Amino acid sequence: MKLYNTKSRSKEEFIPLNEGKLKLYACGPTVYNYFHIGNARAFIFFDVVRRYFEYLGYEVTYVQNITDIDDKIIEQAIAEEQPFHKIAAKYANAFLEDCHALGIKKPHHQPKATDTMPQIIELIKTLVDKGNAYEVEGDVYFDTASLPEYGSLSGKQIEDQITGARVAENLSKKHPADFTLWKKSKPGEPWWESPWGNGRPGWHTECVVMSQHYLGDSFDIHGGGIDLVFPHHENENAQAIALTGKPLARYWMHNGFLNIDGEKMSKSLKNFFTARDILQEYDADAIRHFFLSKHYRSPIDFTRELIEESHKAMQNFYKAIDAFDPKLLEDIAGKEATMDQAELDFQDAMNDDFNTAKAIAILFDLAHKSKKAPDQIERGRAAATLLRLGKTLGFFQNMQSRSAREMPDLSKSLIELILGYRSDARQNKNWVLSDKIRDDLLAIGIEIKDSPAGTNWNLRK
RNA sequence: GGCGACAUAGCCAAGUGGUAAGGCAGAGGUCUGCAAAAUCUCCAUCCCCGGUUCAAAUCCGGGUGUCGCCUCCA
Repeated sequence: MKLYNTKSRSKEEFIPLNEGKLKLYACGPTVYNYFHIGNARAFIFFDVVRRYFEYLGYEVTYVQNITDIDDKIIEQAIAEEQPFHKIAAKYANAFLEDCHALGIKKPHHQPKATDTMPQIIELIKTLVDKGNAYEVEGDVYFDTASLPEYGSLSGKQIEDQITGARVAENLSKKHPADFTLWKKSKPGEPWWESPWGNGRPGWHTECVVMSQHYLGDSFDIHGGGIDLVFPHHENENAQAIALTGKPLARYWMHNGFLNIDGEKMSKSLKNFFTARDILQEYDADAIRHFFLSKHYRSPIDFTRELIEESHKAMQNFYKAIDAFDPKLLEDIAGKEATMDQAELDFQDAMNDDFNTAKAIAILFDLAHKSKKAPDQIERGRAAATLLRLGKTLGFFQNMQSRSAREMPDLSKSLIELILGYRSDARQNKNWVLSDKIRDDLLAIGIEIKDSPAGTNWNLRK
């Protein structure tokens, strides 16, 4: 298993801290709005990381934070004229719903920042005591100069970035790179009591506390979007090193950005889509296929055409699997003693820093084989393998609901009845009527396929 | 100013030294009352220039172009 580690900027062999176990932390949302399609990429990708390690037999502990206190939440609370905690709760629930709709498996722990306030304050206190942080009139800053390793994750030289960078002037900081650990509350803002007066945590602190609480001082993989490398993860790591002398995580994985029609997504460009919006139009499999068809570290361009292509591509998988009885496939999958070559190839692809694009190509080979192999056993095996491997990418979670054979019996009987009438019409060469029946059924989502052996039908989309 | 990524067929996209996976679209054949579906077949020499090598999309140097981070951001 090779992973690209942002810290070393190279692929490294993955060696877990404890054999057979994976401790994984990926940054979750700040709940001030519905999350957007770019966030979805990160959530889906780390869901695949988790699923694949589980497939490999690892005992995975996956933790994802929900940051529910922050400047943006306060702004949104003012905009919606609601208390901040109601806004946070609203969007935290929406986050959980949308993740579920995207087929993202629930992390083992999803702690909230406001539930860990005592630990956050404790962490800041320790940093102050150790001389890595200082207070200025109710604000507490991390002293970046106190830590020689500062900048080692993102590869930044502190001095370099000051010239020409858009660093806001803040005269109370000792150094422009110093960041806020605790922020004094202004009148009307939410606050918690602390040794430095009433205030709230700065960004970066909550992730350190929550990740270490569930995973230990230093864990295996820390993930998030590429934009989090600096400052967020650099600052998290700085706190961890100052606290324990050890880096927060051994491997840092970052997914690339999503652009809309070649441009960065932003509200001002009016090319901002929430995952919720996109889920209205496309199914989760299509969205997932779209993301996984490109390597996770590359930037990806979002267009509707591409999602539609992905949807069509996924249809091939469904057709391949639908050709077999689900119970038969489960039987085959359960009895499988030896892995076939396709599965080994799939693992090779995934073991090479999650080459999901290549892995998907192998699924297509399996779909092909499920139709073309010389004997029925071979074909069934290919379909069963396709189903099983596809699931490690999070595909096929909605199979049942869209499969014709899962419909209530009455609906099925009615369709068979109608098809019987159409068959009569065709016998009488009443093409006008038979075509009308076909078109009308299609209009309500039932697609007909005539074949010499009879008429088949299935649900479309 | 500092740091980084990318450039492969109409579109998307794998491929890090041995003569280009896969998907979508397209073309043609079979099948069909028609259509859809199914099925078979076809469709690139890898941004430019130079270098290393028996051999490069793949390594090195130089261009050109696109994008991102350094401020909240997945």
